[in-house]
Amino acid sequence: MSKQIAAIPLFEGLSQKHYDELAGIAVDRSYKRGQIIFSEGDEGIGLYVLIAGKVKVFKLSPEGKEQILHVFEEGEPFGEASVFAGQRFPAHAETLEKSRILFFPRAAFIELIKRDPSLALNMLAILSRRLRKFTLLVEDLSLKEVPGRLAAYFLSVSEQRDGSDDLKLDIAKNQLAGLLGTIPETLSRILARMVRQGLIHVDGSRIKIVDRQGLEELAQAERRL
Amino acid sequence: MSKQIAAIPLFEGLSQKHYDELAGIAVDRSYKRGQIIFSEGDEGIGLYVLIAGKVKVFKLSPEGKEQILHVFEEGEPFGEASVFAGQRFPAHAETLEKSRILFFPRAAFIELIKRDPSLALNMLAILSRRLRKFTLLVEDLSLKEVPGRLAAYFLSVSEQRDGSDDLKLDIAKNQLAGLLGTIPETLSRILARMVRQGLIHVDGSRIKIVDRQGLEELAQAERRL
DNA sequence: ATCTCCCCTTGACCTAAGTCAAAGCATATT
DNA sequence: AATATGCTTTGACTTAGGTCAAGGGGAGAT
Repeated sequence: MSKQIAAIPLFEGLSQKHYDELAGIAVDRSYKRGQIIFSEGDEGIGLYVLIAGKVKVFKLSPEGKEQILHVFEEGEPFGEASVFAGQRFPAHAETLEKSRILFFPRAAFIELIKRDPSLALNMLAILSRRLRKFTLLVEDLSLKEVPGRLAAYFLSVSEQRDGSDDLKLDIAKNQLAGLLGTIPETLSRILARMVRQGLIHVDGSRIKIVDRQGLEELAQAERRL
Repeated sequence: MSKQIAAIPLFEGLSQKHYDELAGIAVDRSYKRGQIIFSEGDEGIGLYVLIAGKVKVFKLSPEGKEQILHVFEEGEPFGEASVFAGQRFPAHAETLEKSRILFFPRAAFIELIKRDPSLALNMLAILSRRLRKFTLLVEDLSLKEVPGRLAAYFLSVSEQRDGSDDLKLDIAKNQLAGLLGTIPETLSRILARMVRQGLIHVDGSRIKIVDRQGLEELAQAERRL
């Protein structure tokens, strides 16, 4: 297991001794698609690291509308906040596909941080980046309309793929709606509109960026579609 | 200056030696109301701690609409994220009133964290709590309507004041609008509506909670006002 | 091959909340 | 005291996007 652990960015730069320690305290769990990992309000008893698969962390309104806060991919830790603040989970976590997850109990993990400053700094960097992502999400929700959010999403996915114009959505469109703070119907309409305007081309979950500059303008300001 | 430093929660539990070191690297700055501390896109060269006054951190849309991410009060650190993630500031910071701020340059601060695990853990706890706050903000923006956000705001202020029903807003209403992701006109209308419904009583910046349960229902779900 | 369960799309409708404009207040400054 | 500047409220109007309802397709299961 210590091999998987060494591959996790959070643990980069640690000594072999610490890898072994981590391997000693880690609990290895497997989940199939659609399983709940934790729910809002649960006690935060440790840190999770996703080894394989995909996990969404989300809020639910009483009416059932879902706002996804983050979709985690391989190698990413989650549930950290409640480890350090000693609070309950502020959101739900559920697998989007078959996943494998390592769980590190709180106390042992904190001990390790106390002893290894590079682990502390890694953790600080990760939390900082996450904070920054949330900042962007808040900006999107508050200052952009749905087309702008969608355009921004496409551009950011494209960037992750080294600027390719051919994108494959790795989450279903109804999940994407939840990530953008809207509902599937609206997303569907806006996709159709973007196609009509010649901004993108859509074929199922394949998206092709046709007019990158148009998308950029849309993502940037409140320009009308 | 080491006296002020000892009073900062972030530095709780440090040794006298570390207080002195911090005092050694800190830069003491004074600002009057309305001054920019940093702008979005600036290089994050250090950590700020607010000693006195009030600072808002906010995003601006191209049209000039403002979304406040956080209003910082005495003793709170800000601008930390860019210290650890080595990124630019994702938002603007401006004083809401005359303020005094200590600035800790990045490198020296990181050195100190490496040497003192309790500082690292304090920092982790603060970032975690901030992350949690952002989670609530996202939830509000995405899953609640403005009346619900406002009700939630009143309840949270009341909680901070040990559950008192008599609140004094410590920010102007137009700022509050920015914090709730809306505009002053809308806020004004909703306040009037809440008064009409007998939920609260308003006198300038004094708010009196009349029907706490009504506010709680409003804050909770999407109930109609 | 057909069934079935989702996922996705489209249409008609409605409402929360933003825009624009104007006027009333309050606080601080000279 | 007078003036200016920024905060707050109200009114009339517009619109993004949510709700409800009804179909259409694709992938795995039997």
